Amino acid sequence: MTTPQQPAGDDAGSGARKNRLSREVVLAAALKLVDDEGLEALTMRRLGQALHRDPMGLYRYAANRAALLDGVTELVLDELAIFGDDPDWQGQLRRIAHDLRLLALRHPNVVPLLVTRPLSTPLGLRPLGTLRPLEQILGLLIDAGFAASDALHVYRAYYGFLYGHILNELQEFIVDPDENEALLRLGLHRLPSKEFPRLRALAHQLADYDGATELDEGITILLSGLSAHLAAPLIKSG
Amino acid sequence: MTTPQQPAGDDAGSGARKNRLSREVVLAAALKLVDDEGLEALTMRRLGQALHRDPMGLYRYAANRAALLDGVTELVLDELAIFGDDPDWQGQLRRIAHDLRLLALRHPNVVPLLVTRPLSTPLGLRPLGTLRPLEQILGLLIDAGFAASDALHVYRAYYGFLYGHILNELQEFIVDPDENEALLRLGLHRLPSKEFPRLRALAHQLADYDGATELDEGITILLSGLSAHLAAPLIKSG
DNA sequence: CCGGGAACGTCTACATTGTAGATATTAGGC
DNA sequence: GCCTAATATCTACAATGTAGACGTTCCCGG
Repeated sequence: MTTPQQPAGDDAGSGARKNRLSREVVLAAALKLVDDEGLEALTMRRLGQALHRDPMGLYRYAANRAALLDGVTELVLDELAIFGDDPDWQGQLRRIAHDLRLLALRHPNVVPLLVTRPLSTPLGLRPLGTLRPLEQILGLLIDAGFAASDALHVYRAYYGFLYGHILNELQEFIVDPDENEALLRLGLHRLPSKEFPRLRALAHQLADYDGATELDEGITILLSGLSAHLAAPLIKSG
Repeated sequence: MTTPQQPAGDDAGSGARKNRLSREVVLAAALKLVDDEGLEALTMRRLGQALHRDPMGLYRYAANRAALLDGVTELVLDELAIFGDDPDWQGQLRRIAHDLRLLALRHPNVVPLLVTRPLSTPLGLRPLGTLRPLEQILGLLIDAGFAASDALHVYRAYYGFLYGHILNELQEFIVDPDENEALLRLGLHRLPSKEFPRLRALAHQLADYDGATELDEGITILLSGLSAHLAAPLIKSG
């Protein structure tokens, strides 16, 4: 076997000199960097250093930094599994919502990319991994009996709410739940009480935010509303 | 001549030489720069040049570039008027939604800031202008009879959906509506038809997206769902 | 009128970034 | 062995944010 792949040792520690590089390896390293140290830590030089390679060599696997960012978002979105053939479309949508939420909590630093990267590329030209969820959910809905254009509307409302919720939750997310309330109170205390009476009064409720149930209730509302307004197939159980 | 800079004569070319600078002026110039040329055009040097000032002088009005970005988002959000004393809370929420949508369309390049900047600052420490809508909408809901904590839930669902919709719409937004369909078709044509049959079939519907009614219907669904689930005061007319 | 202090403005300098382009190194075919 | 093409690395450059030193202007109490 003279293939260039040499699984002598993974890049644990400082060894791992010269394994063959690949796009996947590069993107995985980039994602790790972002997860560990934030978006602005992802520079060509830092990434090259993490891979024990010359920074310039990375341009073979991503045309430029923007393409690298796109690659990272695609990689993260690939973690989301969608089963397009589930007849229980409501249950499926609910599960996907929770999965996406967990994914966002696993990679909070990537969320800005998730929501803003698509803004700079017209829909048809996005990385395929980004479009796959759209296609699969459309399939889910159409198979469930929605007209194609209605499926599009449902998808928009659904994903719109989903992304909005994720942004909301990450805004209120603070790492240490003990420190959370203290920090919040501290921060809120700064607000002039004349101008922000209700916000200050809500400090406690703000402190114990439960994203999962908040999301779930939102989805419930949305689904019931959709069913009513779109004359959808009301498959509730079997 | 003794001093190279003489304020006596107006600068040849672009006027407006030496008016006193202020935070508002700086932020307004920054916003204009972002609106005209995009986010990455907003550098200290470019901004200084737009104001005919030394870039370093700007640090008097914004501690650093991040603070400047925060200032821009605050400035944009200030364009949103909320009347906290309207008894028709549903109508008010609907109007705000449309206003925010129009605001986003007026400043598409600022939207990434709108949705990501709060992620880097804990709630209590944000610029006050950013928190004002929250406070006012809470007031609106509480005055309408919601319990404080329910008001918070409603706010979250509402703003979540709203931000999600804006992101959705801006993604599909292409400047020239004639070019729109062409570009879309072109882009979609690139997609492998085996993998993306429904997306490709929906090209036409994607092309004539109507954000306003899409948003309006979403709000309707949300409000009806909320009313049902939260035992809200069902003030429909007067 | 002045003269001193504070606010404001400008210049230079430096570390870091993305990336073009030249150069070195390696692999495979004869 | 050598020749060509791919691949890896180095050097270089323009642009960025921003610290720190230096000038200039303004105001206010004497």
